Amino acid sequence: MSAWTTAIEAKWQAKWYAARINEAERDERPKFMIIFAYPGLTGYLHVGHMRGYTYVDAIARYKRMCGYNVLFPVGTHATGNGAISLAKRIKERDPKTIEYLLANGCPEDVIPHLTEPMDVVNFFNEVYQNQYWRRFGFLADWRRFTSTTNPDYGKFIQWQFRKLNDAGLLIQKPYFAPACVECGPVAIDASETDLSKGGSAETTEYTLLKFRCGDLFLVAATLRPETVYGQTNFWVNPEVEYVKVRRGDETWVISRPSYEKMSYQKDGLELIGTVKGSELIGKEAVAPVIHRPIPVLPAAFAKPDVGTGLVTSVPSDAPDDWMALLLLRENEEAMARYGLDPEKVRAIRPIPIIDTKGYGPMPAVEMIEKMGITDGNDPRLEEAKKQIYKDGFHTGRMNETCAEFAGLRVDEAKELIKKMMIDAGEAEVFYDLSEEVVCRCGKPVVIKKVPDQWFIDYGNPALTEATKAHCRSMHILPPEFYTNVQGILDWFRERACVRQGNWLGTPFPFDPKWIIEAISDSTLYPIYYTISHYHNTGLLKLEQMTEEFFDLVFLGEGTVPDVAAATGIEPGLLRRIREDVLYFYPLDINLGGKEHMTVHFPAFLKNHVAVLPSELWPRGIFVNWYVTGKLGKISKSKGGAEPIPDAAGRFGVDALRLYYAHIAAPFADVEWDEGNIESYSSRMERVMRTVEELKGLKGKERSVIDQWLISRMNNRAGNIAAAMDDYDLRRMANEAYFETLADVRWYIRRGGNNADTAARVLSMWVRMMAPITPHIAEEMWEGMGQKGFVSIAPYPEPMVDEIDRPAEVAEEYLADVMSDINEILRVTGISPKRIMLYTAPEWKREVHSIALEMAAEGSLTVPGLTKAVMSRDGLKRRGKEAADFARKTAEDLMKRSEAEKKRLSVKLDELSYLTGSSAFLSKEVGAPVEVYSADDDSAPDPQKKARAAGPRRPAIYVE
RNA sequence: GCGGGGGUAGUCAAGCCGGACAACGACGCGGGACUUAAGAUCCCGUCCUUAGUGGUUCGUGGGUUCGAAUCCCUCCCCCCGCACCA
Repeated sequence: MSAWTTAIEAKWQAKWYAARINEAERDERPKFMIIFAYPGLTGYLHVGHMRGYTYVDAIARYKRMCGYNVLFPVGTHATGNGAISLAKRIKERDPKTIEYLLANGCPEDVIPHLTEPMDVVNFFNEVYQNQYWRRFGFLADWRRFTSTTNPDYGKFIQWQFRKLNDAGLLIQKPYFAPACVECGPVAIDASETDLSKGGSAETTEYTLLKFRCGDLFLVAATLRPETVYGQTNFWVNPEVEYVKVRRGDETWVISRPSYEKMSYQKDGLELIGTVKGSELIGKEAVAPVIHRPIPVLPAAFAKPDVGTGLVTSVPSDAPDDWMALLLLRENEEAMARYGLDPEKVRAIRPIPIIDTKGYGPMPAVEMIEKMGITDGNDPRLEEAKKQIYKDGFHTGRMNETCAEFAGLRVDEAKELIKKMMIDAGEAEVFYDLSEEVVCRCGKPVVIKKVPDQWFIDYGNPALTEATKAHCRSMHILPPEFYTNVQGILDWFRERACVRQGNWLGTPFPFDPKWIIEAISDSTLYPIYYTISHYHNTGLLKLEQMTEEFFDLVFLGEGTVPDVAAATGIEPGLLRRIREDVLYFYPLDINLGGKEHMTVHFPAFLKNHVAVLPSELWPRGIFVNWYVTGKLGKISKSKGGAEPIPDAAGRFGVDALRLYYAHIAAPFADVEWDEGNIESYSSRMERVMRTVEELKGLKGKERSVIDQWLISRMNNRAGNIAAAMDDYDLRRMANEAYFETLADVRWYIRRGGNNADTAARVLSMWVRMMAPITPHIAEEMWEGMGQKGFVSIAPYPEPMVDEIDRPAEVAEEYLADVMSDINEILRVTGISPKRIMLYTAPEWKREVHSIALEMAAEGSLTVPGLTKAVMSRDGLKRRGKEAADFARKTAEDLMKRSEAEKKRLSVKLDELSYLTGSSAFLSKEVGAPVEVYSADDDSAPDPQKKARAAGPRRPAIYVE
């Protein structure tokens, strides 16, 4: 199988591309443009990535067969440091990296040539196109391929940023970002591409509180600025040597590590001396906001590398503070050592500041008592702190102690109090990382101030509203995302759009020391595909891609003669490009993985709305979920990490494509399991065998079953068309590979043998399959003697007048009867010698049809039906028997759905249908089947079973 | 914390704008046909019970309804995103 599939895959791909059916040129047909969000070039991809890409090709193929002029371009996203870091590791001959490359099929002799970032980019651009996308038979327009580090792409991005600037959406302000002290900006993310340690660290924002103490300022760092009204004392670690730092006119006391970190965030800090913690103890410091002197007391829990190493004490709400106070009170020796007055220490009382549901006025005091904590090193202190903070922050309100903030919710008060203190010069902000982060180079990563960072102002209210309004008219899948995108667009704020440091990408047009970062240069790009081939094929030169050129072709601004004169581009070419843009744009579908929901898609949407006229705004988004490994991420040890070309060779591309399309809804993760692909592979074999059987049918005679199959095929076509309105490939695959196969098998089993029927069905069936399993479909199409590619044949449309409801109902009826016979045989264990069927007597059918009529007009009730039945002489004669049957019929029918009632209303001559099918039934059950009417008094009926016969439910007697 | 998704029979997985549901389908398992045999293939079955009937099911506990896997509420348990990372 696999050798054969590999051969036909190569054969048809070569033919398609030679015939250029994958290339899109403007013509008279309606257009359809679809992309997948291009992948970041970070190395080899795995079989999971092919899921979304395959959806795109299958949808594109379907639309093409439906008569659309389909534009399906592809590209790659090389911006960032993925290629840089990979090249670096290859240069260093990092063993893991080399092993990874070899395992993915990288030729050994190529590796030495992958030591420069752009070599890596160029190499993987080839890998993605040839080993993944062409290997899967994608009908993408390869001429339009682009990559974000290409110079022409850069021209486009620079133009985009000029337009953003024109729209007033570029702003500049200070920003605090993680950076290696050596290498510059780094990204802190779990995959640790830039890091050797600390990928899960978070940036925390401390509020620095300044306490005047003589001519010094003791500077405490807090995460809870709203608690300043509850301050009772100040904590200093007596064992630590703090530093004195000049900050403007002030002299600050902070820990040495915090000074080092702070020096990356605040300008002009100057180290001017040191001071021992123990020297400060016993002094008083004036607390901010409350402006009261509070005593400076010793505490071992103040760590120099957390915050500033100095802590303000709020014992009412901070368990650490209350615990330390309790311990100090008892510690006569320490108080004596630091010359503290025990009376004064013991006089310190927590000050209630927050009313929290479920707590008294002093949660920390309460919590420590309740948990019975008596030791300052008890790990439960941390737990208590978290719990109190969580409850206080979300359910608490500031009490009357808190001046103008009294009554506010804690989460509101926090921001307000912080702002008030900063405005009053009593506080500043300081950022730190929640855990140690180390750069790949081995140096520490700190939060560094970037004074002149550029942002895209996605928070712009007019932009947000316009985008939200437009989204309501878009086709966004899944429906949950259609709803959620509204909230995401609100939440999507200003975003840093450039960075410095070791980074591939396009220089920022207004200041080339900056490089446009990865999210920001991948938002408007689908429109670039409408023109990229003009540069790729040499018709458009790099230097001709000027601002006026883009203004003209994308925005319709300026005139052709002016732009032609300014750029030297042929006026005819300019017009052609402009018309291409207007023809292919807007984008009909942008498909991307679920990771894009809160980052790429909102940026994609807002950039379109910001830069382009409304008629070019996108029409659809499709979000797909992942293929995962057994335990979360796909991995080599757990399976699934096998290279894409290897999987294609082993299972066959079409089996994989069918797997992606059918294994689950696109909006759920699936677990990679080779057994699944094997079963799709054998499904394809069954389909092909059945196709062969159909081709072998030579009969001329038409029977009910022919009508039935044609009717079914048209139903299938209708179902697929309906499914594909929502791009539901799974339903399409279900119809084409499961339902249709079952229908055809039933046809053959029923003795269907008509060459015309077979030919018609085959033609429809193979076309139905072409979008998902195109190679095998082409092979079958050719085998049927068809001319041309099935890939560009018209997709089957349902012919309504060929749908034969009675024929389908009759077959369902027959199948029901068979299943009843089988049930009886199974339950009784009888090996039948003969089987008798008795169809319902005339009078029961009459009752049934009266009931159906009443049901149709909504008047069916048990007494109603009984009355109607009794009003007919012929039925009334039967007395109780008729009344009982009427009751049963009415009860049964009332439980049925509308659709079911309709089905029962379809006329069916049971007796003749069963009689006509008795040979088939006999063959199936392995015993002669005789069919009688219950009205036939001469029929043999040893056990009087005929009495049980009902409409659509013949009585059965097995001998 | 904020925001989002999900829990369906042995496994995977449809259904989820209420009604054809004991619940599509696949895999697994059991039986039969075919075959010298195995495999493949084709049929039948696979919650309990049963001459084709009936009963109990869709994380938990309630509720709405003539009727709920599908709608509402409680609780329990999993998963994902949160920004310079594509």
